[in-house]
Amino acid sequence: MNILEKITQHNAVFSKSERKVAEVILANPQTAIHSSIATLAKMSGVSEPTVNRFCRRLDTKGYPDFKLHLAQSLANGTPYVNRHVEENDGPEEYTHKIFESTMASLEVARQSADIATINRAVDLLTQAQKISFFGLGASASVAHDALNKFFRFNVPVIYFEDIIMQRMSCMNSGEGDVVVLISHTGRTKSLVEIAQIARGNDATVMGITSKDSPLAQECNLVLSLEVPEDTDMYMPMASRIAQLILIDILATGFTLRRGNKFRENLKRVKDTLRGSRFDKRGD
Amino acid sequence: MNILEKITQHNAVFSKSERKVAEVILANPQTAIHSSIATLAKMSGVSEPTVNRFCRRLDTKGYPDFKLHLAQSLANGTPYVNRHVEENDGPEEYTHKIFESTMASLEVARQSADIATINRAVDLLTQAQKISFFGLGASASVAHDALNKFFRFNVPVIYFEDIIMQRMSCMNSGEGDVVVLISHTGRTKSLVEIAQIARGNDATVMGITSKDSPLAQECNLVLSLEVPEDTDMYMPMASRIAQLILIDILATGFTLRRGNKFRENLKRVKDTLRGSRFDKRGD
DNA sequence: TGAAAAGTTGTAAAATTACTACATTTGATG
DNA sequence: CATCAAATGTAGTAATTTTACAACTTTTCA
Repeated sequence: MNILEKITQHNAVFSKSERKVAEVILANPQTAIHSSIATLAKMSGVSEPTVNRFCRRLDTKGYPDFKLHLAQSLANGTPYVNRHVEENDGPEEYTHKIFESTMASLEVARQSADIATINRAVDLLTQAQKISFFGLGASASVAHDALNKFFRFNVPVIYFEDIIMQRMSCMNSGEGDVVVLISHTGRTKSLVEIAQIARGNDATVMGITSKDSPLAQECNLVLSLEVPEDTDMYMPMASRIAQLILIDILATGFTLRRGNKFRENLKRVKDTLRGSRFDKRGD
Repeated sequence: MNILEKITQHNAVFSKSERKVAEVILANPQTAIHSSIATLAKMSGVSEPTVNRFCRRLDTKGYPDFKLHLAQSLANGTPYVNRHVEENDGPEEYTHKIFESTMASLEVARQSADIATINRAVDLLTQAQKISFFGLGASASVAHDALNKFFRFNVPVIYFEDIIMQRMSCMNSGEGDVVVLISHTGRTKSLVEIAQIARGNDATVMGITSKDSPLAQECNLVLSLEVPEDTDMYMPMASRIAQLILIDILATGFTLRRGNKFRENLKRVKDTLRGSRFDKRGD
C-alpha cells in the first residue's frame, strides 16, 4: 500500500531509466511531491514520458495521482522504507538505513500481529506450571531475553542453550508446562524434534516462528510475525527485534493478567537490584 | 498544520461560495483529492477560480498543492507516540501500545545517534585482535546477540554471563583487545569494575550505555542512545531494542569495512547451517 | 435612498502541466 | 550482423490550472 515501500521492492522490475527516477524520488521524496513532471524528469536525467511510465508501473493513474500517493506515504507516520545497505555506504547511510528498515519491518509486524493468538498465548502462559524458552543461534538470545523477563515473575522458568539440556528438559515436561520455541525460519531440525518430544509428554508447545514451517506444524499455538527479513547481510536483524517485542507483549500481558498486587512484586524484584548498583533505576 | 482542521476553523473567514467548496470537501474528502478543479467546482456549484481562491486562502500554492496537503491530512495515521500501557488495557491495546512506544523510542534513538562515534567504534572493532561482549541482566541477552553476530566474522569473540569469568577474561586482556560493556543505566558495579580492570591492561573499553554514567566515565568510547525508557513495567524494553540495533549497525559497519570478499565468507558460514535445517534460508 | 467603494464571483483566454503517438535508439538473440 | 523486442525520447496534443478582467453584489455613508 505504501508507495515508497513499493518503489524499493519493485526495484528489479524497473527499467534502467525508471530506476533513475526511483533513486531521485527516494533520495528526496519531499522535493518530488513539489515538482512538476518536467522538473522531476530533468532531475533524474530522463524524459517526461519515462517519469509517466514509472508512475503507471506503480499502479497509479499518472503523475499527479502518483504524487498524491507519495504525499500520503510521507504523511503516513511511516517514512520508514526497507532500503538495503549497499557496499559503499558510509556510516551515516548505513546507520540510518538500518534504523529505518528495522522500523519498516516493525510496522509490518505490527499490522500483521494476531491479537487473538497473542491473547491465547498469554492465557496459556499465566496458567503454566513451568515455562521453558528455547532457541538456537540468533534466536538463543531472544530466548535468553525471555528468561530474563519471565524470571522476574516468580514463575519457574527454564532456559538452555545446549540442545542436549533442552532435550532432557522437554523429556521431563508434562501437562501444564509450556515450552516456547523460537526460530525465525522454523526449520531447525533439533528444535522440531524438541517440539515433538514436548508434545508427546502433553506439554503445551508454543512457537515463535514463521507459519507453515515444519516447527509451526508441531506446535499447539503459533505466534507468527510477517517480517520481511533483510537477507543481504546474511544475518538476522529485523526478525529478531520483532521476536523481542513479542516477548515484551507476552510479558506485559502476563503482568496485566496477574493484576495489581503482582506488579508490586515486580517492583520488589527490581528494588533488590539496588545493592549491585551505584544509584537507582533499572537495567 | 492539518488542512482539514484548518478548513473547519477558518470557516468564518470564507466567503459564501468558498464555504460551499469547504462543505463539499468536508463531506467527502476522499472524492475531493481525486477530482480536478473543474469537477470540484461543479460539485460545489461555483466557478473554477473560486475553488482556486479557496485553496490560496488556506495558504497553499494553488489547487494541486492543496490536494497534496489534503491527501496528507487524510493519510495522517497516528504517528508513533509513547503511550503507556494501562491496567485495564486489553490485548489489542497493549499490543499496539508496545509496538508504537517501541517505535517512538527508536525514532528518538535514530535521531540522537552519533555517527562519528559509531564510525570510530567500527574502526576500533575492525582493528581488534579479540572482542569481548559483557552485560548483565537484560543486557546479557544483548551481549549474547552480539556474540552471535560477530562470531560469524571469524574474529576471536568472547562472551560470558558469569561475572567471575568476565573478570578473569578482562584480567587477561591487553592492548589491541576491545571490551564492549553493555548496560542501559551504566550503574552496575561489577561492570564498572570490569571496565577499570580492562583499561588497566590497556585494552580498549567501549560502553553501550547512557552517557555521564559511572560506566561511561571508565570507557574509552561511549555509544549512548537517548532512549526514553518505559519504567512503568519495571522491565527494560525499548532500551534493549535500541542496543540491539546498535549491534546491527556495528556489525554492518564491520562487514562493509572488511569488503566484498569478506561477505562471501559470511555466506559460507550461513550455508554451513543448512545441514541442521529442513530447507534453506537463515535463522 | 442612492452612489461610490469594496468585495465577490464568473467568463474567457493564457500558461502550465501532463499525456499520447510515433520515431529512434538500445540491446538481446539467432 | 541481421532481426526483433524492449526501452527511451521527441514533438505535438490534450488536460488542467491560473490569470486578467468584467459583471455583479454588498456595504457604507452622505
